[in-house]
Amino acid sequence: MHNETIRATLRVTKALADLQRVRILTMLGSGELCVCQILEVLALAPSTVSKHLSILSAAGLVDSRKEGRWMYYRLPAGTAGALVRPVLKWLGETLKHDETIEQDAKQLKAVVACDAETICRRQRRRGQAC
Amino acid sequence: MHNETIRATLRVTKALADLQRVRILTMLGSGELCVCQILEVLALAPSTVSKHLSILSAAGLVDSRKEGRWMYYRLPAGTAGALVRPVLKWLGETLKHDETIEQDAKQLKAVVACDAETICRRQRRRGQAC
DNA sequence: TGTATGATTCGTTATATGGCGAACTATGGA
DNA sequence: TCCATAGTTCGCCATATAACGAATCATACA
Repeated sequence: MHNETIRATLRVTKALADLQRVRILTMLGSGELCVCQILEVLALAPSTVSKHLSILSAAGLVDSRKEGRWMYYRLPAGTAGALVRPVLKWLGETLKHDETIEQDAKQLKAVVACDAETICRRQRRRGQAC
Repeated sequence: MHNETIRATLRVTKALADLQRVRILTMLGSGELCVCQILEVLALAPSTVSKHLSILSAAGLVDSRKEGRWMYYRLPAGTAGALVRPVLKWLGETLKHDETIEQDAKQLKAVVACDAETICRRQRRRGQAC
């Protein structure tokens, strides 16, 4: 196919051009996450988050793996991520001290901790603390 | 104002999420350009190009200077461009061998050469060669 | 002065995108 | 086998965005 390079590049830049997707990427900076964990922090509809993840995936900005009923997403490692690594690095550096990002990190920490055996989850609906 | 960091970052990523603006940035990689030169290569309406340039400018991805009737745009130098330099570098590296980008570079070369005293310009409308 | 030119701003239109809920798929456990 | 759960896909709607032409602004030159 023609012009694959610029098409691929624009898939990346378009994927980065959204607040929620940037939040997801920076969250993944601290390690692999399950969709439900991302969901908790973003507080969006599952379908919305799933769409964002598919866009990030198509751009090569995340890798995924299925384990039972759960889907885990992570930043791409090795040669697979070589193309986008510089951009992800820049993003991480740039947003290191951002307020929203810091708050996400804080909340994510709580979610990951509580989720030790993935017990809480949807039931938290109104129950709040896990 | 709150959350200026992520707002600024998204201005950058959104600015990069468009083919024409990416083309402009890579063209500027070879040096300062007049709007009319960019116009020649992109082959879009002047108002459209102007809008793209204002978006790039608001994102801090280009600097500009006025000289008589002409506006010159360039990639930001020094500390002003420090924030976005890594991204611009990545973009340049990534697209170095892209077909569209190479074709732009070729055409730009011709435009810059012909434009020695900015003679051609709009008159080329149908006249083709300058 | 007035006029031509380079560029921007404004208003409009068509398309792209983000969000949601409903329906569907796949997996694990009762 | 049936049901609950985790995600995804689909269809819809509201908003954002890219493109254009017309009008405007600013500068050089007659």
